[in-house]
Amino acid sequence: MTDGSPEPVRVRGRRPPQGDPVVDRAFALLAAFDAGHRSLSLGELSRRSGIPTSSTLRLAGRLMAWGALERGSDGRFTIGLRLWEVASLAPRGQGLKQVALPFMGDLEEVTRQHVLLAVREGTDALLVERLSAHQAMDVLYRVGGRLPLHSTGVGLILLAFAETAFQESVLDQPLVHLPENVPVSPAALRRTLAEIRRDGTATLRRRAPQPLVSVAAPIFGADDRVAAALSVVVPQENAEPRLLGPAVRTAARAISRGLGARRAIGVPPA
Amino acid sequence: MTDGSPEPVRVRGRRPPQGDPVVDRAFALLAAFDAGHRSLSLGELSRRSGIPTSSTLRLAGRLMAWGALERGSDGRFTIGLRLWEVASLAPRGQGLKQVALPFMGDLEEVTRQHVLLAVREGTDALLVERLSAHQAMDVLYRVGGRLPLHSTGVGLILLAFAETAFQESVLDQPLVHLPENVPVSPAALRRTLAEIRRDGTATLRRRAPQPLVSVAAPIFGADDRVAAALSVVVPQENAEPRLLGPAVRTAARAISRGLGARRAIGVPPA
DNA sequence: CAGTTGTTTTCCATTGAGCGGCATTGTGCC
DNA sequence: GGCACAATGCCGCTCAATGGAAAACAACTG
Repeated sequence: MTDGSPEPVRVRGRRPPQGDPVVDRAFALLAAFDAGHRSLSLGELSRRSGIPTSSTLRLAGRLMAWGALERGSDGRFTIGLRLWEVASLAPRGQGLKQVALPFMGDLEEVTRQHVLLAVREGTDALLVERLSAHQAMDVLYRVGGRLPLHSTGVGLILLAFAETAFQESVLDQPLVHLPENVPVSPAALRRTLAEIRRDGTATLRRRAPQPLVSVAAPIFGADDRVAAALSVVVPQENAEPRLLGPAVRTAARAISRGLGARRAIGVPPA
Repeated sequence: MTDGSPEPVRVRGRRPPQGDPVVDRAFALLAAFDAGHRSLSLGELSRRSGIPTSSTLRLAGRLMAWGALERGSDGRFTIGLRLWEVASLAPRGQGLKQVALPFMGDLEEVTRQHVLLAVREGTDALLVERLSAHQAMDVLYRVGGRLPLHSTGVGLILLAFAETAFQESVLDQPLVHLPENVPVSPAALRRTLAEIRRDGTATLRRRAPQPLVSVAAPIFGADDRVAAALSVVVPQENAEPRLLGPAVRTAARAISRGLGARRAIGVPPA
């Protein structure tokens, strides 16, 4: 590649004309990790974050000194436990989980299947906790993983009770159900959401990978707005939505009360 | 307080002669949060991190843009869910928990009390997960919280199987049992640790706040070194260490196998 | 409602901390 | 040994980060 373009002179030591702020870069390093890449070599880290190797090394060193990253004997980086420690103080993460867990346990004992707790983060639902009975069917999602809003029980709850402007922005985009890859009709979804708001429960049936029913209900926070969604996921055959709905709603209310909600659970909107 | 010292001239706009690197400051902001301070105002954040208000605001802004911090309608900062999301990728946190949870569940069902999973972080044990049966006695520690190495079951395991140099550094310090505040004899602790290494189980009795017994066992990682400790905590009266020991060790072995340990659990050190 | 006090936000002149290309060293692999 | 690639060490040049001052805002008080 013979240089034909007016390449900016790369003097040794010349500061790059444009570089993201240090803090952003540091967090870009953290963001380079995901479920499929829980450990990265220096080179991988550099490539995935788009930061030159030498800078990556320097920054990663800082992060290691603090404990945000750890480095194994093989030289590979992983997310550090110290980061996990402070992150466990996130009110919408561990804080929520702490309040919800006992009630989720009750629900698990009754249904003997999966119990999910999720909150909205950006345009996804984020799975905060999952309880799965031993004899439960195959697990679906990972704690800390993201779920689509429009094709999961918890997601539908979070979407139905989100601000109108946000709902519209979601409805404006082309949506498909996964994994069947069936397109979602905006009009149908709109009706579904209205229905969910009306009776405070979302029921979602799904055929693949196996026939299942998810029944979800909203959890209200201290500000009386929807803070999270609770759901049970059971195989289609032994589903009894008539029983599951009230059970999930009851547990969700108990959690709401634990979070300090008042108006929202006391007086249902007329 | 009239200024008597030769104060360095503080010219407006003068860059401070000494300031920690940006990255360290950013993480100092995160470190300002703890179990008793899950939400902080700008002023509190500034005071607790030792960073001037204006710099705190600027940095906090960056952290918020990324999602490491969130700010409520009341203007108070909290740890953000995005941070929790990446932190959930920590192999020694969520990763370990994921493998251990089913086996911990078995143990809980048998003992009907508390089951603890902890790893070593610095000079403390860090509680990665806790399962507590409904009828279990009062809870002790918080997930994400720290436990002393020398006066908890899991702590003793982690200490007994740590590198010798680290053990010595701990033994060199004056130690007391909490909450009784009884000093620990280094010689006695040394004997205890040797015993723990010999039979692969730690048994700790404690009188306050209520009589309880903790039985702990080591969990080995893929590198065949002790990666974590597992324990059950039961009230003194219905304690049957003869049964608990094998149960905990069995579960710990199962988890070790799940983590990829070979030598350590296959051939016990002669 | 003006006065007081405390907190949050904006503004900006200054400078050292962060920058990345390059050179060197380390580590397999054939 | 020879090659390819990953990791680390080095260094002079800048502009991003800096914190005090001041303004804006909020909450009480008499």
